[in-house]
Amino acid sequence: MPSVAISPSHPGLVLPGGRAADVVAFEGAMVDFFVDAAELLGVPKSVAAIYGIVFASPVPLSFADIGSRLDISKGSVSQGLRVLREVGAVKEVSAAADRAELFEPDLEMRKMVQRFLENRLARQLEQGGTRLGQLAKTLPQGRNGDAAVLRARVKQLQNWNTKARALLPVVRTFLKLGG
Amino acid sequence: MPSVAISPSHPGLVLPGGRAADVVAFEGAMVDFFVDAAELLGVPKSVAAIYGIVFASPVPLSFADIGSRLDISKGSVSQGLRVLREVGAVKEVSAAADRAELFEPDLEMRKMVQRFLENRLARQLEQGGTRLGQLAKTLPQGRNGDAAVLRARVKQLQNWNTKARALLPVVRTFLKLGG
DNA sequence: AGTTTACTTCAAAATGAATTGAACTTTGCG
DNA sequence: CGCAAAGTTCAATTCATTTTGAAGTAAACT
Repeated sequence: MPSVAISPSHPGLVLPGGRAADVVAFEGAMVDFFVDAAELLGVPKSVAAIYGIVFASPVPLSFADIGSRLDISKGSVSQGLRVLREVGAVKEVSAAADRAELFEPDLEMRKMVQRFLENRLARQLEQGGTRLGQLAKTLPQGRNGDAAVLRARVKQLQNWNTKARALLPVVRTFLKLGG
Repeated sequence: MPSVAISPSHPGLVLPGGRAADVVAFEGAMVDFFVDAAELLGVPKSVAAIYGIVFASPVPLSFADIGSRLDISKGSVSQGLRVLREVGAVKEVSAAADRAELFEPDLEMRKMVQRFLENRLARQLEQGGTRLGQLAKTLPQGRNGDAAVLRARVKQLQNWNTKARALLPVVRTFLKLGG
């Protein structure tokens, strides 16, 4: 069972104006895939589900399409799409001769991944470094053993921070390979 | 202000049986550092705070010490310590001639990081790969363009999965360098 | 202008995760 | 044995985040 309900259909039938059962199954599996992945990154389910359903469609989907294929409210569709647009995960394609906007996945995933890398990891590492600098200044003074222990610990954290920062460029390079 | 309350003290004073103000400040900064980092990894605040307070102490701390330095309940201390022991973040040192157990940070952080890497990333990537295999089987059949588009998309996801898996050994190697 | 369609906003409700605290277990001591 | 200290457990509560839905805005059609 998909972890986000997708609208019910009758197995083996092509629904009036609708999709075949195997298509629905495929959509469900895709939604699940993204919902799972998103959990790891702390992205809300509904957002991941929307991306999944858009990704699972060979043709751009309208706002209404998304709302009906997933069982989520209009409000959630609206907010989810906003987030996805902001991070460049989906893009709007102008609907030829129609008032409704259509959405399709932005397949340049490299950009998304890179943005995530920069915004979350790089940023966190950087401000971690700053914080550690401050921590070092706060170190209780003293020539006794206790003070030395604490200095060593702060030093260790700084080493880790440095190591992690050094890893980032490696990851970036990796991403560029074989797009 | 530290993001987790630490027990109040009077600035500039050494408290009866207590710690100097600068020590308290250092503790607060350390707690904050770990609470921040933990947020990124989805670890509960109280757990991170406990680790922080233990890490900020040059000497092993007792259960009671932890409870009084942070303002959290006995229940949380107990559960937090359990988690930290399970992942090998703190270890119990036998208190010479006393009934209370004492805790100190396990400074072999490499192990912790590695465990995290294996349990969360490696595992997720692996099961992602499996899921993608299933997804590929669910692909709606057809010789038309739509089917081709979907096949290409699943393929793209598989490429990403492969790429990410390939990155893991690189990261592992990196961790081993310069302990 | 008035109506419909398409979407957005945001306060309130639902969900889910972390925290508490009271009851319980265990171990040491007189 | 009985009491006290140290810790654990878990149901109930609190807190944060996500989701809903009803009211509102904007553009297109008639």
